[in-house]
Amino acid sequence: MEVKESERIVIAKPVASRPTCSSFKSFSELLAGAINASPPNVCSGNVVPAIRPKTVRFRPVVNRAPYATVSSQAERSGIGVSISSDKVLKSDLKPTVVYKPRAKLVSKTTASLLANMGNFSANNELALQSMEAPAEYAIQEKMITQIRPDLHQNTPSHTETDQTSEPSKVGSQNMDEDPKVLPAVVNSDRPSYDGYNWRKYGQKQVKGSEYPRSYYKCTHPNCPVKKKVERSFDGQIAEIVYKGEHNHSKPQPPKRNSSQGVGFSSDGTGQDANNIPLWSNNYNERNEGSESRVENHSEVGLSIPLAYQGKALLPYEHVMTIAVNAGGTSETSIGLSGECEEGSKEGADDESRSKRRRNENQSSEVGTLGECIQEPRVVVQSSTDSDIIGDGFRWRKYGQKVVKGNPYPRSYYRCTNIKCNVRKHVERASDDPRAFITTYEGKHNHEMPVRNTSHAAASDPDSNSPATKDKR
DNA sequence: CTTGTTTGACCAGAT
DNA sequence: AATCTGGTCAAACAA
Repeated sequence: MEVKESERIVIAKPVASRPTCSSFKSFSELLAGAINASPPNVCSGNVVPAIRPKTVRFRPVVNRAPYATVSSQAERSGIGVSISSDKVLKSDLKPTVVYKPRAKLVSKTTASLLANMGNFSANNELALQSMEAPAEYAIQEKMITQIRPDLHQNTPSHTETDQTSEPSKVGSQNMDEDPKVLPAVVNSDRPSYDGYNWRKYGQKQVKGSEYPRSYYKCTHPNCPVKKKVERSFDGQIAEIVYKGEHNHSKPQPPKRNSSQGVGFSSDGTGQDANNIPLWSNNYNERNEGSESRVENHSEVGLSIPLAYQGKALLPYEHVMTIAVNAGGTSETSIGLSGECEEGSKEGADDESRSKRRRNENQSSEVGTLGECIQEPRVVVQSSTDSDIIGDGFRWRKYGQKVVKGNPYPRSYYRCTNIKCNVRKHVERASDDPRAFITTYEGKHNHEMPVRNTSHAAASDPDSNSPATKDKR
């Protein structure tokens, strides 16, 4: 293709610019590192709020509309506005993008090898893998989930190639630790962990998109639902768009968790079994139909990663969304999800499938979803919320109210920092009480408090508030 | 043999 | 009308 030089430059492949942890390295290097067993997590751990990936998807539009959508619940105040400059830049760039390098896929075998090589990035994976979750925040018809590779930062491990190879393995690790997590996925192997089974029927490099887009159809007979998934180099899902409505219920997950019932914490959630990744599930259900779209700008710096580091977190992985404050100091965030995969291997499915799928996670959309909403940020957490979401700031509850449309009361919190006017409200998703939706208003004008552990939580009577959670 | 992925080709709508 | 682009098909493959 011909790309003009100038353009290229502009475009600057995002990849390069990824914000990374200090130790950003080349793919090969990373790989090597992985092999050595050094998980890059660290980076994530550091998570600096500041991380703002420059790389971004150049998606048109993404801006506001989508967000809005997402945040529908939240009233938007003027908040978030603080879109980071980055975004702006990005948007500017988009148009220019002409050249999309297309990574060549590596054969599966190769991929697998890589994957095996050390589980590299297993850790990362965690972070990375999120599930796709279609979130349905609003009831909007479309939701797109966008995940930014950046978040993962390093996980270069998967490059596009990943598509094929992917992390499956990685995921497995997690799984090992917490099978529950997987639950959500039930079919984890499948492209999506949204609880449904999907069959890939096409893949294409779409113009304007940095990543190849994969097309999936719900395998349920007569089900018209389709979804498009775009993955980043890292193999993370950059965007997921659902279309149509499922005319059937989610396939049963073989869940192993079933017995567990609630504990989401580790188990991930029973129901979730479906998907659960937090919000995703909820969303899915609602939206299943129509298209949904959620985007995430990844610019967000996720702080979350930290959390993931600990196993404990795993359970939470579900947290998918990430909000970013725009300018806010810390952005916050959250988490990504975890993955799930394998754990359950779908009992239901054939073995064969399972086998394949394992590898294939590739497609699984598991990636993380981060969702950043500029305006009011909405963060959905999985049930465990309290722990789950640690946005790093301290909050004081100042009210609670039942809002129309949701049987669960919404709790209002204010940042305890004196000068800070940031507020947030947290409520359980009507669909899934275990999932919490947090909407932030305003931007912190101070640094994230150093965490002393506990207190935050203490301050929040409701464990609901994710805020309390910190990074771990 | 079965099931699902890969991928180039084709089709249709948009520009 | 020509071209572009996204979405889908379907043969070839892989597991």
